[in-house]
Amino acid sequence: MQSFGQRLRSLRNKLGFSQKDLAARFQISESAIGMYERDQREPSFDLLQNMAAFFEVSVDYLVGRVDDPKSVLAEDVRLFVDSLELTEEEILNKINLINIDGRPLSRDEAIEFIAFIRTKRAMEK
Amino acid sequence: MQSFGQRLRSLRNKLGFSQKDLAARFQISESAIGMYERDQREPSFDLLQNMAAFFEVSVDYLVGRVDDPKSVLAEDVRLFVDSLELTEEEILNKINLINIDGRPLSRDEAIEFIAFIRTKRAMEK
DNA sequence: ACACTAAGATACTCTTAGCTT
DNA sequence: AAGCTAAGAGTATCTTAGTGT
Repeated sequence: MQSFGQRLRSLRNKLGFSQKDLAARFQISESAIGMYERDQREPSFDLLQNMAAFFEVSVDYLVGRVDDPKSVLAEDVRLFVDSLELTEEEILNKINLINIDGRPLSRDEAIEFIAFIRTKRAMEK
Repeated sequence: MQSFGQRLRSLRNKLGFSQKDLAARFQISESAIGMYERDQREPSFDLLQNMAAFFEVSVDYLVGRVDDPKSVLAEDVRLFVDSLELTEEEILNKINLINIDGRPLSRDEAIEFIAFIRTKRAMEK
């Protein structure tokens, strides 16, 4: 599991940015960036969130709470999938987030999926 | 969109904890909790992550970056669902994260889900 | 160029104690 | 009891300037 500083440095290098470049982007000194990367300082929540937005990662990833940029917290996933069951309104709001074979899952497909699992389980009894 | 302080207060009240209770849990003063809740102070990243773990929420939610406790970042969800398509090994690793009707989705059910959607789409053509 | 270090000034955070409701 | 406020001590952070690679 990496630290905030390691994550920041890695994300910065991935963009080919110098500490100076990043400092200019966030309107702070180069030294501050270096301090963050060596885990000698921690930025404000506001700057933390700006960084997450800039690098397009979650704050959980940025602070080193999850290891893989492509992984998500188990709790988050559970809550998301649970939310699919609640109301059609909520499904409509979230449905465009899911892809299978690179194609978004439609509203109807999500509803059918849940029905499919429920039917399967009922038959098993 | 709520602030960190508002999130903290709401999560604490949901557990029926007093500021004193929470202070004892995190080994800090009651006053510090109050300061956080009024957005007059920000805790260290370490404490922030401890809080997220204790309340079982993401740091993104705790700092007010996402609005609904049941929602997650679109990017995270997309990446998660995409990962379901790759290999059976990955499915096995992630499958226990999903619940429907409070019951975990089995490995077979996940495979069937993907096949189900693919079959449906193939028939539509 | 780039990154790190030093040092002073500034600003923030923490606790204790007292106050309010 | 519960939460808020004040104030001082302690600590962290920020920038500039200088050093090293």
